[in-house]
Amino acid sequence: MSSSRELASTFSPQEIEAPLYQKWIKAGYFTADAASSKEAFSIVLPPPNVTGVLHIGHALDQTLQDCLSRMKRMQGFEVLWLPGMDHAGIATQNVVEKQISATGKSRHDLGREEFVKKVWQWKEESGGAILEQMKRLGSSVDWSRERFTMDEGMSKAVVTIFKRMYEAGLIYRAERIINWCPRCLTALSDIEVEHSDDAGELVSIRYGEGDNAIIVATTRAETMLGDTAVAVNPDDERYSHMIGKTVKVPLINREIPIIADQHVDPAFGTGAVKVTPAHDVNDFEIGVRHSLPNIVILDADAKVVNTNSAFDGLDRFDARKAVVEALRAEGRIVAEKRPYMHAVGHCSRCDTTVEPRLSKQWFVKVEPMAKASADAVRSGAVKIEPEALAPRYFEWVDNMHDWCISRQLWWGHRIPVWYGPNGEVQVVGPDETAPAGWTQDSDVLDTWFSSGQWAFSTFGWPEKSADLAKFYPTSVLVTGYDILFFWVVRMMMMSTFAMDGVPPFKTIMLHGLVRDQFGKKMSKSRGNVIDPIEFMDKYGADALRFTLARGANPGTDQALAEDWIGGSRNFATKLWNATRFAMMNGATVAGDLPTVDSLNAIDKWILSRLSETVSEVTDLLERYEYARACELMYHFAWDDLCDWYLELSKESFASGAADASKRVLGHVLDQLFRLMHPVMPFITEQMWTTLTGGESLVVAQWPVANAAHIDKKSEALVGQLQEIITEVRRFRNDQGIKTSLKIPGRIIATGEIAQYSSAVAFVVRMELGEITPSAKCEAAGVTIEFDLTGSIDVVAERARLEKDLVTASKDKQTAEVKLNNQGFMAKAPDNVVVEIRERLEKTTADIERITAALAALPQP
RNA sequence: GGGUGGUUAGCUCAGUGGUAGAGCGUCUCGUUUACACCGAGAAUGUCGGGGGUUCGAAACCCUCACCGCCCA
Repeated sequence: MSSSRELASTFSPQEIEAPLYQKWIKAGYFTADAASSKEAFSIVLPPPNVTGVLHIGHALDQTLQDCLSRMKRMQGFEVLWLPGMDHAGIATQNVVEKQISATGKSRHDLGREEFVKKVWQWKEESGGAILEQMKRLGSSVDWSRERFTMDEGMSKAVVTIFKRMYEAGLIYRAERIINWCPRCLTALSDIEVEHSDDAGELVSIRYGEGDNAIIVATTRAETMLGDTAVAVNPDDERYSHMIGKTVKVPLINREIPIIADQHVDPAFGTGAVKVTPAHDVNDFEIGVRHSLPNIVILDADAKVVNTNSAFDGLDRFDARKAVVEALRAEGRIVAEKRPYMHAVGHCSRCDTTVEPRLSKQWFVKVEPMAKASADAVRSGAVKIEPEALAPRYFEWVDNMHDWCISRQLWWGHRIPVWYGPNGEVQVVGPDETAPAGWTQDSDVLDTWFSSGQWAFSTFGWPEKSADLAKFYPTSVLVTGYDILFFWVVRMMMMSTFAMDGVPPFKTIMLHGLVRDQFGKKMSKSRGNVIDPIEFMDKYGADALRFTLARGANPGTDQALAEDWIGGSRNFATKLWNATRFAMMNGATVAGDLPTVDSLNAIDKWILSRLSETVSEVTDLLERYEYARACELMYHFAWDDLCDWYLELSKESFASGAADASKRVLGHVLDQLFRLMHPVMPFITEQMWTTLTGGESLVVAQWPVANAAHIDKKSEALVGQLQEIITEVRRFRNDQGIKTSLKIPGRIIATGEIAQYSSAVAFVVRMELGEITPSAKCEAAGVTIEFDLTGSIDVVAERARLEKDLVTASKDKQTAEVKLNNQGFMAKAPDNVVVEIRERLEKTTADIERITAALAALPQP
């Protein structure tokens, strides 16, 4: 191998990352081949919003997906990781509307066609910034297959599936109470509504007069204008005499019935509630049960209408005050509680208080598809990782409400339904045209309706494409548990419907959220948001990726702090320097690895540890245990390799006779870089190509653990060397002996350990030779004597030994207690008993040794 | 209100029956020919409280307290 290759003297991620990503793209490593004979491994990237920028959650999500993709690619799979973006209906429309409003206009001034054109224009110019940012992170996605939920193919798929679902009776139109955002002027699905406890008011109002009076409590006084009943619980004896009678609604004097309904909670307020079927979900259901009329008293802007009262034209919140004032003037306010904390729905996009509104919308009948989705998981066809999160999935799919899919927006897939002059309704498929003179439904579909098809329409569905045949179903979906309900369930439903019951992924791997260093949620208002780009600039993409992967325990949130990213950068630097040092000392991958028998114990030990690490890390990554996998790699690289192997080998490298070790070290680095490449792709690529001269780790083979390298005997031996070295270091430290000072001494060892005396002496800075000992320490059955020319710190040494004595005595005592316990002796398994016996023997010997050493110390 | 997760070192978290761990932080010492983005050594825990099961419990069961998340 050429000796001219070398690593730069300092590790600078900024210099290597971008060129390496370009190299990979140019080589086409990430482009999947549907005609390949290799087994497929596929992932679809959860499409970020076209309006989005890369936040730390994306960085985590993509790091985990990239790890899997890169590992599988190295393992010989035909890997497809498909990227793309979501058109994000409301979010995108809001962005462009804001732009337009800056010029003093509204989208209505432009008209629908012109507006949609503007949105496309915005998308081309400013949309998708996030895709460029993904490249910084190193995501090995197949850019040749990038998709957009509004592109031609996906639009065709949307219309196709709408028609099929309609014909299967799974899509219907109905007048229902839906969540309405009076600012966005559109319907929202349940999941687009966020509930929070707000400070409102609870007002008790007397309806009717004298014996016929009944008091109701409400948080929304203005809706009384639309009341069509008062309801009580049928078992509530306080009101049984009033059921069936009528009462007049104050202010508007409408005569309404008093009805009995099981739904009413006798413990809430007075036990009597006003019923406004057109403006409350529960009231609507009561209305259906009792055939009550629905009186709509709020328009799309949430202003009062149709009441023929002074309140017409008032905004809902102004109307609430005005209604309460008017009632107070009439002496009908019985009680008021302010503030009254209660749950209020808000639009997830603009935070406006959502208004339940009776309107005609399109719905998906979810029950059959939700059942199929639940069954797919219950039967084991789809696995949820970690399993502990499966109950959350079931809770949702088992209790799902029909899904409102129409949105009163302009940006999105227009509902493919046309209406005839006489109220005819027809769904127009992708290759069909509507009859002349008919008009199309003006609404668009919920964004999740199209993104729910992401797992199959991105592969070309409804065409029978080669991609679909090769890569569907996908291998695993990696996403945060926070969108389990939003997106994952919808993908499950739409896919099982469209793909003849074949679910979209074999495994759903859920990760948690990234939080700040104190475990608090990141938010702009808290000012604790971590920008991944900023930290990649500062510490490199590998450091960010390693930190995120190292924190990714299955299904749980992780805290993140700048210091920890810095720590990962330090780790990268450590690897870089170790590799430089190894190469300076001749580490190489040229030629065959020497036979194990010919190696020294230190080489045998590192090979053994390497094989163990490779097999454990591989296993952990296959089980999505990123945190534990990273922990093992970290400690193998830093502790085993850098702190012990390199230190123990320095002496033999310096002595010049280390050809076998050079080859072993080259092998260990080669394999370690392969193993770490999925998590830290850039630095490993740079170091590996420099060391081996190979083309790229992206297309290199995944490391294989070698069972023949596992060597417990060498592990035990090196363990003893470590004990000895640590003991001498403690001694030196306690004695205050300067690191730079080489002390004369000798190591009295027998057997194989004796062969490593010079390696040990090198590490602990001892000069071996014949001496007159004035101090000694003992470990692992070996005595190390020093010539300190008589001047040792007796007090410090006594303290050290006494401390050891206390530890040994305690350990001995616990062992004795166990062995004297008859229950333990009778019931504990043999191996445990043997272990405790050995502990007793060792501690007994230690106590003897330390006591002797103490006695030998000069008296103060 | 329903569901669900948690409480382990100063902080953030691993640890599903056999002598309590990691990273960061802290203290002491140190530029020894890879690395101060470093090295060596050290300190720090009645594993939330109380009961129970077991020879043995951070882990299993019961109970209480306190945090969090999802849904209503």
